[in-house]
Amino acid sequence: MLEIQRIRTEKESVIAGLKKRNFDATEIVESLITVDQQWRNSKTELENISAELNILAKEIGNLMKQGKIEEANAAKSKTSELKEKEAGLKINVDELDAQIIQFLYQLPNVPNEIVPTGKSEEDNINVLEVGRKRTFDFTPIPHWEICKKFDIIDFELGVKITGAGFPVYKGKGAKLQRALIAFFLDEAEKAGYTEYTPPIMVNEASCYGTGQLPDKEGQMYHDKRDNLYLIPTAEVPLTNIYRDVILPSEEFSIKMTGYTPCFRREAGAYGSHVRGLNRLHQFDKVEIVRIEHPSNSEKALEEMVDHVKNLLEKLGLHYRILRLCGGDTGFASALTYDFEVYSAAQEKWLEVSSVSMFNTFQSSRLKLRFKTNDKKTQLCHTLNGSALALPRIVASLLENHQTPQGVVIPEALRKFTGFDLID
RNA sequence: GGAGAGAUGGCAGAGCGGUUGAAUGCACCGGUCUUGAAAACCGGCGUACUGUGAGGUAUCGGGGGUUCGAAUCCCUCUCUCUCCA
Repeated sequence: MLEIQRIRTEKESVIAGLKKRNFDATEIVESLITVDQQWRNSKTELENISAELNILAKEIGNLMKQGKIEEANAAKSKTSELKEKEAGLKINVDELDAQIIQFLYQLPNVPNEIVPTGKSEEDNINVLEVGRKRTFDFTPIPHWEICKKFDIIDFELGVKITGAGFPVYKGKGAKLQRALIAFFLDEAEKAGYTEYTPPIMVNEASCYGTGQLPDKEGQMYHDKRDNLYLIPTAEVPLTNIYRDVILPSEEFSIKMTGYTPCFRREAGAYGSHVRGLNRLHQFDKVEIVRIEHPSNSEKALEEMVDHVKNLLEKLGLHYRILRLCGGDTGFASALTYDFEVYSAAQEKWLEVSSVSMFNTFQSSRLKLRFKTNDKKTQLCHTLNGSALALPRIVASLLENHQTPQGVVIPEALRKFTGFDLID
């Protein structure tokens, strides 16, 4: 969430920045400034009354000690009017407070300077394309047909056990999942990320911390009995490790990675684009998360992008990188790079990774800060990215590495799979 | 699911209605001393909001109540621990 102080002091730049998302923040920002002013006025008044009451209480205490009961009683009668006033003001202040939070929750993050203005994916900027589209001397088939042909992923069986979007991986299909997870984790470790295995259910406070609540309430599986949520991404438990933390110095660079299953209700998603592995309710993902000094976050983002590039290259996949435009950038993100792999059989680009920089948008909710050299506290920057999510990578591997003999496993994966061909 | 215990500053741990934002110890930071370090001694040391500032306010798991006054009493919720099933 944006900080109220920032809205007070940089109103114009916030409004201008949000315009890039095609988001007109004028009304909300103006309301915020008005309500915030009222809040501060009431709060000051309230505090003055509290101060008076505190003084009176101390005086009464002293009088009682000295045995001056009558004087003490006289002083007591003075407090009742003040107390009434205090109670009224407190209600007022609480209401204004709640209003401010409600307004702040509605404001998305201000995009970074280099984010292009735009409404939809058509306005995204293609910043890099590596490799070229593979040509086939036979007709390539989509991954869901490959899965059936080699009996490696069974979608119908998943429907029987759970429902649509919960596939069953089998034989070499299951082994491939395990191999990819191990490969991604090993690569992340080589890049200096510390591996975690976090819980895959989280409490409400954690969901608020990373912004899943209140924005994406309906997208998570929720166990109402215990008020726990199934995580939509490892970003949630990993980032929340640092909720309510003040790092002791300016010298830090926290790099975490973790493999978890991810659960998404995907309410509203339907149609042919959700076919096969393209969109699932449960999938596996290795996530990378970083907590950085504000002066280092842009460099960290670059490193994360390089890391994902390296993974895709080792897997021999043809990909492109998009800098998302304002309208396509996620609510909490200031700058996002999407990685897409071309699927020859489906004749379209598939998003396989999304790497984002959040600036202080998450840390302000998380209360994740560091001590500056002059002993002040300042919010950290957070970043995260998929490195990588499995389903679409599996789809890309199956489709792009298919041959009449079977699907060829990339060299880098073979030591994890133990086989080099799916047939 | 049942029974009990508990939640206080970075940690440990006092306080159980009034000069308590909170003893004490440890940790940490600064200083004295020392060739340097250790020890010893002196001083400092939570967070947040608000105010140009002195300061003010809030905060002892969350919320509510009693009281002139609550870390301390009452209610309630949450969480943790121990034992039993």
